[in-house]
Amino acid sequence: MTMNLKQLSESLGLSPTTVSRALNGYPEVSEQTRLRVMRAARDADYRPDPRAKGLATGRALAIGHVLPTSVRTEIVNPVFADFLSGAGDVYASAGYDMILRMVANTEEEATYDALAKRRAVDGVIVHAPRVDEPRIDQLLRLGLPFVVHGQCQRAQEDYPWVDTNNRRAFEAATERLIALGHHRIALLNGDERMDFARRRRAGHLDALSAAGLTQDDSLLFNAEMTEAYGYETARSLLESAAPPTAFLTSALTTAFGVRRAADELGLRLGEHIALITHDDDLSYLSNGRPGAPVFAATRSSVRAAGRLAAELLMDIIAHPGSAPRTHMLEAEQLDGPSLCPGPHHAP
Amino acid sequence: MTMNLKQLSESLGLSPTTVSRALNGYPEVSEQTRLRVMRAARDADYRPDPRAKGLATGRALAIGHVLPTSVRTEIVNPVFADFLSGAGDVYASAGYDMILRMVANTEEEATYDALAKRRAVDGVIVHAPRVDEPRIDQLLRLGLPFVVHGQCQRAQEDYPWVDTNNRRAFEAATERLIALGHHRIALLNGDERMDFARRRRAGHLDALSAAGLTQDDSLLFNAEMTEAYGYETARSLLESAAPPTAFLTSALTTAFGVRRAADELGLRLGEHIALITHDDDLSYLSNGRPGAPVFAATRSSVRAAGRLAAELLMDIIAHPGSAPRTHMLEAEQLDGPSLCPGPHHAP
DNA sequence: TTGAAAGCGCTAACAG
DNA sequence: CTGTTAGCGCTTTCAA
Repeated sequence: MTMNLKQLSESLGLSPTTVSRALNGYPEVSEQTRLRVMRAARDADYRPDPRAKGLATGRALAIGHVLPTSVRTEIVNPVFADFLSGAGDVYASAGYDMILRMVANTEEEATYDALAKRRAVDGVIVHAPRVDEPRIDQLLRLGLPFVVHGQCQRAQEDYPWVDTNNRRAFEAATERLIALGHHRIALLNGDERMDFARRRRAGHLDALSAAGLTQDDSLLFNAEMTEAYGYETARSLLESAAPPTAFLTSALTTAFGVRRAADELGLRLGEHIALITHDDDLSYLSNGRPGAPVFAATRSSVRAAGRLAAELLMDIIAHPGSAPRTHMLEAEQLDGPSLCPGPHHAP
Repeated sequence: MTMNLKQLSESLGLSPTTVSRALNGYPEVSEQTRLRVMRAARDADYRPDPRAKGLATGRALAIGHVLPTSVRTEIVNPVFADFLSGAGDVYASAGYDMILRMVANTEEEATYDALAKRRAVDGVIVHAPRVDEPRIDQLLRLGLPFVVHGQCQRAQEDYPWVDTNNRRAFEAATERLIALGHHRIALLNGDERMDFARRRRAGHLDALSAAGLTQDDSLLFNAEMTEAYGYETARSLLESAAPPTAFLTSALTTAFGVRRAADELGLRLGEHIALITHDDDLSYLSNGRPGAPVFAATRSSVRAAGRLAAELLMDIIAHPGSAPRTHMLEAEQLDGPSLCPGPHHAP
């Protein structure tokens, strides 16, 4: 039904080899022949069979993303989705496919083994690294090219990664809250088994001590970023004897929970409570007042991270053996609506 | 590096042919031989090369999901993510890969052509069908097996689809609001170029006329489901001369917007305003009161839809030519917290 | 019940 | 610069 290389070459009176070389940009083909071949290929709408190509070359022309059940909730995370979206664009323009595998937690290791063994993919992106991330050693051992979205606790030069500067973003956010007069700031952090959450906490604490503020451990929380987490934590804090005047958190859902708690207690955001989030649609949280900028990993910057990671991976695949490169992206400073004119009437 | 069929067969003293047959369940292999082969394959951790298999059989062992830029925001939609998650499980256990392609709008048609021509996938899932969905005719013409997630305006028996009963869900939700005493209900619908939004509107209007209520066109809205859409619409409605006593909408983000508008006007949900949503984490919206159930396409039911669609597709691939089958899923009726004790003090 | 041989569509030595 | 020859790893006639 569809034209193959042999038929194309016959129609041109050339050998399949020559046509293949012309199409793949080999230098030993005369410019005239190449042009003739390219034209014919375009006219016939010829498309090489990726399987045959893969069989012959050993390459898969595909990048894998493995999602074990434990981080399956990640898939509904807009950060994850935007990252994929950015990476997908790069794959598409490089002629690679993106393959997603949903696996049980117990099968994750075997999946990487299988992907590497059968060369089902040319490389993988590792998502949601934990503090001590075993997949990195596995992938290094397998020799399967990879890029990690996020860092973990090991020498930074050991492996390629792309990350947002979480430490700095939370440090800067805390500095801003302090500058606005807040002394008691609650941190509603993510699950601290994840490395990014550790870094965020570190940034927050750094800013506190730099300002000479004592850190109150009873204001530090970490859990999966649900709405209920934000609501319950904020509610109980706000009703306690020594409530915070500001909340620092990252996910929109959790921020919503904080907002709901404040609403129910008759507090208005921007009057009694301040929020800083790394999400970008800040209008959700404000009372529409103009004011202080917030720091954000916006949707577009997350897409950029996805693009960067994909490009880095393509590069690793094209030039194997080179020293691991890394990319640290600084969170954008957004001039969103004010979330915090400062602590008035702290209850 | 990794064992192939030839090596495996040599180690068994058999021909590749026999080993292939044994592994693929051909009946003409003696049970004894089959057992021996299976054991050896398991011991050696033999895995057939999917590319070679694909080349030889013409099958790809992969299912495609094409995401044109126009529905790229879909990817951050939890419904989309949960659907993929459910489908991915089925693919995995059937030995299929899931391929995601991000393409420009102008390339969508060509992408399906290419996928079909080169048999890069054995089938595709069509997402976010529009009212008049051109992809269906294209895919029928190409002979590429597919399942649509959602319906469109054409004979239901013409093509295979899996959908949630949006019409009935919104009809039931409206019935409930009416039973609670609401007469003026605002519908904040999705983009009505999408078929599901049309069906939701129809269900809503059916319930209104069945109750003998006059429909007020000024209470019918449709747009992309953003928070700002919910906020601005609700805000202006609530400040108008004849405000609604209830809002009916579907996406959490839009519902949040409605909530924010109500908050800013000093209205409390559950006292003056009712919301029904098809999202499942209803605690977001309530004031924590017990009460009326709401109708919902929960995250788990969306995953079930994904599974169903994938199974249907595998079935179509296995038995080509059979009449298109369809699945209508009823939205679950959840006993969530009350969103609407009824219309008091409507301003 | 098993095996030999041909081929899926492409690339990659090796010649010329 | 171009063509010939072998495969890549698997399935599938066709014979035995």
